[in-house]
Parts: sequence; C-alpha cells; structure tokens
Amino acid sequence: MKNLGEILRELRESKQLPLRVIAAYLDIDPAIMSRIERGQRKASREQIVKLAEYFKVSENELLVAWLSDKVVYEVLDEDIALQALKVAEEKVKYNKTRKI
Amino acid sequence: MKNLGEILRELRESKQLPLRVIAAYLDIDPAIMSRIERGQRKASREQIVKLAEYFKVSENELLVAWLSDKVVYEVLDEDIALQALKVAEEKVKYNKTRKI
DNA sequence: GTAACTTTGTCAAAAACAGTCAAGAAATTT
DNA sequence: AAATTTCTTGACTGTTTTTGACAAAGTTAC
Repeated sequence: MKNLGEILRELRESKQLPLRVIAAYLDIDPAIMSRIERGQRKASREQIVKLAEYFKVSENELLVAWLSDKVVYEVLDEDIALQALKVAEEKVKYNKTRKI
Repeated sequence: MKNLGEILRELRESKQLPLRVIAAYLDIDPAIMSRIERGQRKASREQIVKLAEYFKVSENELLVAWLSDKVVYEVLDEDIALQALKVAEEKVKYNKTRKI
C-alpha cells in the first residue's frame, strides 16, 4: 500500500535517473518533482498520466495511488475518516447506478 | 444516504425557518446558505459544527455527511473512484495503527 | 574536495474560494 | 391577483491556496 511518492521514487531509482530527467520530461523544476516524491506536493492528473507513460507502467495503478492519496489527505485529521469513506463509497455506488 | 445539503434543508424546513435565520446564525449571506443546501458550495467544518448545535443534531452525523460529500466530489469523475476509495481506506487504517 | 544531485526556503503569478450585493423567479399571504 | 417575503443566480471583490521558478544549503559519490 504505497504512496504515490514512494512509487514514483522507486520507479525512478530503479532506472537510476536523476530528478532532473523526470522533471524535464514533465517540464517542471526538479525541486517540484522532489516534493512530489516526498509527498509534500500534489501532482496533477496530467502529470500522472505522463509519468505512467514514461515509466511504462499501468496508468490506472498510478492514478489509483494518486487519487487515494488525495482522498486520504482530505480526510486524515478526522476521527470519522473511515466512517466518511464508507459513506462516500455508498454515495459513489448510488450515483453510478443513476449515471449522474 | 442523503447529501449534506438535503439534510440541512430538511432540518430547516422541518422548523419552518427561512434561510435568512440560519444564515444570520452562521453570519453569512442567505445566498451562500442557499448554495450550501443545493450542494453548490461547500460548507466549512466550523459551519457544520454550528449547524449541528443549532439544530440539536448529532455533530458526527452532520460531519460524516459533510466529509463524505467532499470525498465524493473529489473522486466523482474518475472511473477508478471506488478502487481509489478502497485503497484510501486501507491507507487510513494503516496510518491509524501507526498514529501518524 | 569537487561535481552532481537533492532538499528547502522564499517569492510571484495564477487559480480557487468565500463572501457580498442586486436583480429576477418562485412561493406565500392577504 | 397584488403585495410581500423568500429563494436563486450572476457578477463582482477580496483573501487564501496552490503552483511553479529560483537560489542557497545540504547530501552523496567519486
């Protein structure tokens, strides 16, 4: 159950690439990429898609890590986090059947 | 499985109160309260707490509706919404055991 | 010890957010 | 059905948050 940042760092290090290269590919400063890997900065959806392509890794896998990180972040300091997530699931399921 | 807005509107109407009164209590313009009830605007956590007190309703109940709405909103246009929510749950559970 | 890499702090621009106000639509009262 | 009240919406404003660049400090590897 790895965070997006951990995943990205492992992918990058497994290829022995410096931040510089990935950052250039995304057209951002290496400093930002550093923060993304350390979970201090959110990546954009587009960046995730590009990274999945770059690393030749399942886009879904990365997107799930990314989205779930965002959700966790939003919910984390609440005692009711788990309760809220369960309710959110129900709501999503419900909306899906109604195709809203 | 009601949205926060629906809950608030029902509470208000059950007491036959105009938006004006609730809005004054929260110290905001009725226009905003209207949008909150229609789900077009997010309420702040503090507003939820005040509303729970005002309506003499469980704070948790309102907060869960509020938080889950926020989560749903964040996740809604993704196909992977449910997947991400499940992963988010795991992450929250994991964090809880480690008290981060 | 120096060169490459990474992390961190600070700044500016852009985007998102919370709120006000006013005008029109809808509902209610008389 | 006119008048009054309530509700909704759009346009606007100020504030906060986010995003990214840049530079300096800290690491790591040679």
